[in-house]
Amino acid sequence: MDNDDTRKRVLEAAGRVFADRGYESATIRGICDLAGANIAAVNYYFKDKKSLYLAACLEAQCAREGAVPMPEWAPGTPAAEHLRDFIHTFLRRLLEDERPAWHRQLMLRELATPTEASGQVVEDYIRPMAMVLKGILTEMLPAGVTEDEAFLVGFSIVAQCLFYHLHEPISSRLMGEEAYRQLTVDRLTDHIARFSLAAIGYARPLSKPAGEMVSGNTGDRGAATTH
Amino acid sequence: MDNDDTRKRVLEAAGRVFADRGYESATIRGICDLAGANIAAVNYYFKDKKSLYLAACLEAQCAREGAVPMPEWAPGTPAAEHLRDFIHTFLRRLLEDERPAWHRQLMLRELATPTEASGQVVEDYIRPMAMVLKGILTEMLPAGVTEDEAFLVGFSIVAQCLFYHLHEPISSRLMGEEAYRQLTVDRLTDHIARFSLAAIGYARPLSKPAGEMVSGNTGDRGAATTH
DNA sequence: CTTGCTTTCAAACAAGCGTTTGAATAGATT
DNA sequence: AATCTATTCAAACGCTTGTTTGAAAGCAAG
Repeated sequence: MDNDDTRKRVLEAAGRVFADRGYESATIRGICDLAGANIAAVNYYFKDKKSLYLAACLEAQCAREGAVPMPEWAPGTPAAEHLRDFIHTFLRRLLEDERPAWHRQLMLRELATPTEASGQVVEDYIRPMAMVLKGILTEMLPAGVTEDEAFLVGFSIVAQCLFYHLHEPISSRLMGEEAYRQLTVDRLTDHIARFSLAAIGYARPLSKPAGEMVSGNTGDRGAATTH
Repeated sequence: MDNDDTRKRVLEAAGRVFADRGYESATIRGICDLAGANIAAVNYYFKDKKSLYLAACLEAQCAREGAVPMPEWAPGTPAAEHLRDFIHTFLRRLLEDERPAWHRQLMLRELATPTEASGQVVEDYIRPMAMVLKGILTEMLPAGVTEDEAFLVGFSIVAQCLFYHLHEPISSRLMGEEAYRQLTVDRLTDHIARFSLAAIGYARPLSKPAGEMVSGNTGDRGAATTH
């Protein structure tokens, strides 16, 4: 029963500790304490501290891939809905509290302060999402828009989503912790989707009175925030 | 001549090293090596490693405050111009390469992974900016908008600016380093200002043909990106 | 029971860390 | 010149780090 169980326990503990203390501050003794294993277990099952870290990153990545999948859209669904669903999925991946919360933490820490493992995280996790978003945007933006401009629009959308994870301590302090706690994923999705759709002409701007709405330049009606 | 010169040199070196290695990874020996000072200088002029870090943060903050000041607007300038100037100023503070680049790095590192010093950074540096932005937005957004919604709009704007500093490694990898290098502060200002102004109804949406522009709900004409 | 293999464990290792010390040095004051 | 004070320096302190070791423990097969 304790066969390769310690290996798993150490890997799990390593993920947790690395996630909330960073590579440098995390100690092997702390990890093994949390895992209930001997210090030498790290050398026995993994080779190094570094190898253990890479293994934890890989584990997090694999486990996270299928957790919150991108939705499959039926042909004919309006592009604005694609964008809204993308935002919703992205926010869930970033913020939603699921069982091993350290998966998400560890990956995002890799993105904020890149180490050796970040290259793989970008290629396997980030780039696929970027491609989906790019597909959605090229469908929505007019034909004359250059690729660089499309990237900027994509960055603007992604940046809004990332903000709420990365700057939680600051923004909650600014806004007030009480109000900040009430920012659910759904509410944030509503806001970011409407803000972004309005920016590219698929929803009514935030300050525009209800009557003056102008439709987008594709076939579908510029739905506001309703899903 | 070498009077309190070593103090300055150590403080400067500390800022640099802390900025690009973080608090934990930075070593006093490394800092003093860079400063050309003895190890004991840290204990002599500052007390601790921690006190040295706080001193470096304070130094960075003070030096940065007057470096890129907020513009003073003549009464009567349209609110959209205020917002554009705010974005421009914020981007300059974040991205512009000035002499001691570590000032900016150190402060932003504090925001990404807060330590004890982050509280002061927020209060002295972030909150004033937030108040300026809030003032601009309450002027632009309709009266019915709640305070929370105004915060969300502010976050959306700030998030776009922060993105380009924090995620430079990832986004440059995604977009291609060549194209990324050509994203000047002015170009980013144009994009973010137009995106955000369109979102709140003060500029033409990105996908809307030129003719269909609708004016905002205040007195001024909804100027697009021109400054 | 003995053998062989895998896994655990306490102990120690060298290296690096932040910190302290006490003497050496320099400069100004008397 | 002598005294005092401020500053520098090499050396060491105690501690924690990652890593290694060799023995002990468990366990299946002969």
